[in-house]
Amino acid sequence: MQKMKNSQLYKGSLNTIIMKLLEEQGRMYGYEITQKVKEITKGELNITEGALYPALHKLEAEGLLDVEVEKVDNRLRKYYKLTEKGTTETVNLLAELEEFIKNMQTIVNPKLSY
Amino acid sequence: MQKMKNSQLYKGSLNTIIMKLLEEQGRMYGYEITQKVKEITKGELNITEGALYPALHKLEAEGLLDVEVEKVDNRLRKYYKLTEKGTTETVNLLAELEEFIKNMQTIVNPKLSY
DNA sequence: TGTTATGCATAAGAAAATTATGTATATTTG
DNA sequence: CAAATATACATAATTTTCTTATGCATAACA
Repeated sequence: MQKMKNSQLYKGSLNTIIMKLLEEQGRMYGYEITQKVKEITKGELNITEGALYPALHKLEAEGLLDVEVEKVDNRLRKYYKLTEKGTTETVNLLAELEEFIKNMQTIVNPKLSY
Repeated sequence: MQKMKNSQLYKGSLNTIIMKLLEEQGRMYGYEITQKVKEITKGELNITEGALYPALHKLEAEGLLDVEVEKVDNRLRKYYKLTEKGTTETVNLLAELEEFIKNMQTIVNPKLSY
């Protein structure tokens, strides 16, 4: 996972991003995820394959994602979707993300209480 | 750096936290930083020494922090403060944090535009 | 007087990412 | 039409960052 301007902050957020997108989109394949993130962040966040594919494999191994392989235009696609367990875990991850953001905002802007 | 509930999201945010606190407080010593963060986040984020001290040493080596050693109550304290270069870098880090939060919120809540 | 708090430090290992490859097909462009 | 780019997956080597586990030392508390 990489950001052109090289912000380290995205470290640790990849799973959350993947799970949230799958929750929203139903199912996606790897390359599609990279493009979607690039689009959403207007090119600011580029997920690298070296980070993405191992992450997808791990989430699958943990039983959080299911895979369906399809051939489109004679090319392979591996569609991922949340399992039931994955859906539950996504709720947790999103709650943690909110807490994280709240805490960071409190640190950065101690005057306001978020 | 650790969060009790084990959120990975804090990975990569330690430097930003350190720099921001130093910008705000003028100067701080290591232990003080861990306590301050614990206080601000109401115990949710506990910075471990194993993460903090190497991070401080690295920031110092990069010329972003200056150190002053003092003895208080017969115990050593190493006070850190931002160098000029460190102050400039802090501006960048905080801008990156804002971008990061904005992007994450867009991913998580695509309906709203933050 | 033993435990907790204060205060620093580092080493071993794990986790997650970057960087660099590799394979293969489809599409675009000069 | 040939070369470059886009699509689509994968993994290995290395680096970065953090956790976990120690270690030393003094002060305060129970």
